[in-house]
Amino acid sequence: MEEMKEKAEKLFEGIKRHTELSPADEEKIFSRLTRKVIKRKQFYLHEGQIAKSAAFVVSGCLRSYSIDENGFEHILQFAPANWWITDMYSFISQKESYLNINAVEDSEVLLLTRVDQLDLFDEVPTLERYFRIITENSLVNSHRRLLDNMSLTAKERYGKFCQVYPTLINTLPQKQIAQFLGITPEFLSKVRNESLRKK
Amino acid sequence: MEEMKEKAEKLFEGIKRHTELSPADEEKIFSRLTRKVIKRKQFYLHEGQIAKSAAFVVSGCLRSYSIDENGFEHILQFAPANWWITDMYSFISQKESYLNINAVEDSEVLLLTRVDQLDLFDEVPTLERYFRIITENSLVNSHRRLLDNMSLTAKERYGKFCQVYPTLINTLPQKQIAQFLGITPEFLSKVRNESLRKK
DNA sequence: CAAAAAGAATAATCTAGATTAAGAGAATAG
DNA sequence: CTATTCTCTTAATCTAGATTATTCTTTTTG
Repeated sequence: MEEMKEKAEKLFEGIKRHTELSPADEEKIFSRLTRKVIKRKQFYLHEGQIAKSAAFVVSGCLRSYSIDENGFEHILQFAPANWWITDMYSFISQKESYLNINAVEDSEVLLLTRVDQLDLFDEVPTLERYFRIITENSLVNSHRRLLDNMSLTAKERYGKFCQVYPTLINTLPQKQIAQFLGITPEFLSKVRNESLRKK
Repeated sequence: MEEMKEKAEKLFEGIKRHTELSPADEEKIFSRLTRKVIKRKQFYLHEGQIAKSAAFVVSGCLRSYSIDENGFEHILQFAPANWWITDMYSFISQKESYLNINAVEDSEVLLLTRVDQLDLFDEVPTLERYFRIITENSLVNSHRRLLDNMSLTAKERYGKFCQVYPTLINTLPQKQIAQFLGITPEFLSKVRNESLRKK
């Protein structure tokens, strides 16, 4: 499987951007990864299931979202290439997830189970460091988004989204951008219209 | 300083709830901690400063919040006894913070600088594990709060707050609870009133 | 302990964003 | 290639929560 090694290379590069990693370490990690193809709209995780693994996106894009009691979807995260995605709550507790995760476009992922991840943390301490660092970064992002949601108007949040995810703007249906921003698609349409007229 | 050792004991207990820690490890960590008293309303961190350290709350309660361009405060976190608090963004990047942190009541904290923390991660790998785990948990909390803010009404969020932080309800000024929930104090007053009448 | 400052309640009015509805384009399946 | 199902827009109406203002109560502080 030379092909798969190539794909894991993207992950190793990411790790080495934060900490060191020997070829032997790479081998140990590689042996625990599983490749999976997830076609557009196919599910990686359904609410109520247990998130046995986390997914590293090699290509494509996944999204995680919850469905509230009125049936509305709220998007927690988009994961384009080179990002990890899972239901963190379910992944660390191995209890029933409250998130759904599916593919926004045809995607390819590398899976690492929680069990294997914990084993690897003992075998390759530098991997625990990597996950410690990316979790710290995720926390900073999550905090910023919380404060943005509390302090900015819908229009301002849309402006920020355009700056932060310029790639996603054109590939993603607007409905999903609205569900990420916490507004209705109708209102997003209005906001975009107003922004256009001003230019 | 026997007194201080007693206080660090609370921290060590917390660590041991997640991973093991030898007496030698405890000694190494202990030697890096600094004790600090922060009186009610006194600041631990001002927006624009660099968060050199993170604070473990021994007693009392701190809060972190941002101030938006209209001068409104938005509370990100309350840290009662046995919690850590810092501006995570500033702490990990050592760049200017965008949060303020001050004491809600007279408090006592143990400080650990980022430099010492990183040193300790090499000396005491089990400490890195501890921080990896509590950061994972914080991320889960932050995600849940994000989704709650998107899917629940103000009244529902207040109800959840009462369940999750029953202690804080009676000690905290309502203004601050409102700033945490992302609503105005006036509206919180209305919500509470309606809840009472129903009972 | 009095004066000043901060916190809380109530009510009237206002607005960002939701809801509902309806039509026009795209995309997808069959 | 056509029917059906999504996606997007526009517009009218509605509402959760904001804003402003007033009064009352509780803390702080000198």
